[in-house]
Amino acid sequence: MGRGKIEIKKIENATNRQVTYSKRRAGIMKKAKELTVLCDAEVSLIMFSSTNKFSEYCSPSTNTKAIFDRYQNTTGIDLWSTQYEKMQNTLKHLKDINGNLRKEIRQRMGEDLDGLGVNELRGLEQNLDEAVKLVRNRKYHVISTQTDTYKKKVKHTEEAHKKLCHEVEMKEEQYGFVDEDPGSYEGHLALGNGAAHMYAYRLQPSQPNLQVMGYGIHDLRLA
Amino acid sequence: MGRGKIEIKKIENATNRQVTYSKRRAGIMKKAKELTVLCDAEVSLIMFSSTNKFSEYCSPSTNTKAIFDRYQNTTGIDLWSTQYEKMQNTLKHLKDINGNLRKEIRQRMGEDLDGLGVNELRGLEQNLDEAVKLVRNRKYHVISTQTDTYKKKVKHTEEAHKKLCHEVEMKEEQYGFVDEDPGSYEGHLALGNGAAHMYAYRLQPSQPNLQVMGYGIHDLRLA
DNA sequence: ACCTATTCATAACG
DNA sequence: TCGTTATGAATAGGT
Repeated sequence: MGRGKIEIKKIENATNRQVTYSKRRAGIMKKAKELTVLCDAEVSLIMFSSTNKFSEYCSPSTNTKAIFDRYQNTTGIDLWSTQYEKMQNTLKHLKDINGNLRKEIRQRMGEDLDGLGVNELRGLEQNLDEAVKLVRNRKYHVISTQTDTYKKKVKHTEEAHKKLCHEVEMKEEQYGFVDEDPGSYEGHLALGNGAAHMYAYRLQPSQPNLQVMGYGIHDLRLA
Repeated sequence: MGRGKIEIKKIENATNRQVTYSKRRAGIMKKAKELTVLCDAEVSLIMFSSTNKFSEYCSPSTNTKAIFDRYQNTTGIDLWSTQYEKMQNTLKHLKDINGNLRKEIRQRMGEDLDGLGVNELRGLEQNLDEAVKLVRNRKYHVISTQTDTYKKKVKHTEEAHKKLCHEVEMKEEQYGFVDEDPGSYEGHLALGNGAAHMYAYRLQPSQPNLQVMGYGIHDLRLA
């Protein structure tokens, strides 16, 4: 469609080739636009000239990335899609594991026991019994450690108190001064005995560890 | 370029639109091929019809993925990493949740308690205590249900036995036949009492539920 | 860039 | 979907 018919083979003259590229690029883009409008199609057209000049057309209703994603879904080809499916599988596997872990936790809380037989229930019971013992021992250990710590604090405070009393006595002897309010130091001793509040536990809610331990707040929708 | 000039706007007649799509698709593909050959260009052309039919052309010297890679390098637009990173994040999140769930289970088994304070330990202890009670109750319930079932079986078997004995007596009276081995029916009764084996539990290993409940076999490398 | 002779693509129809 | 054909569009080559 020009002054003469041309053979479809590479145009050797570089200038000529560039001119033809420009003209035909415009032509094919127009065609792409027309196809988009006339036939309500989605089109992606990407071109690199022999001089590596880049041009593209993409239907206005979409974008190149969307076309690319759709291309992948449709063809199923290429490396990324493989990666993608692999990750999807891993994801699904993790979610499954997650569900199982949650179920185990629920069962360890005494819920969701309907599917278990006698042997399983007995095993779980024994396991929980062991766990209670371990937790209780640990608790006593922590409590006694804390108690020791507070005892030491009390001791230090008492010593400081005595030292202070002694200094005051020295001052009194030195200057003949008499303290009008000897009871004011009692506050220190009361504070030194602070470990007592550790035993004043409030009653826990029905599933206290979910809050106390920081679990139970994970986004359940993800798993 | 046809029997009449047409306006460039969506063809409302669906059949007509499909026909035009087919023809023009062939046309634009031919143009793309010619551009590729004449001008030594690299071209990627992807089309989806309004009926979602997919077609593509790609210069023979390359492939669609390479074109997209080049597209990304040239434009700087990232076609896949958004999706990829999103999935990576989801994966990481799931793994974290997984780790937390596992930790909670370990703590519910009396392990990994070092990070817990007295209040947390006390909460966990109470929770486990409750759980043991629930599991124990459930166990007793299952056992008693099973026992009832076996009792009924025993009853049925005994009745069948009596009936059989009665029939044998009738035959004996009728034909004067004497049974040489009256103890041979005891086997049925022994089987009917089969519920007894339910109580003969073997000792559980230190973490029996991992095997009995089907947990603990998840691929730990994933989480 | 523009022009135009010429070839090509395709709308309408069977 | 396929073939035909009149017609408008695209463009090769020249300026």
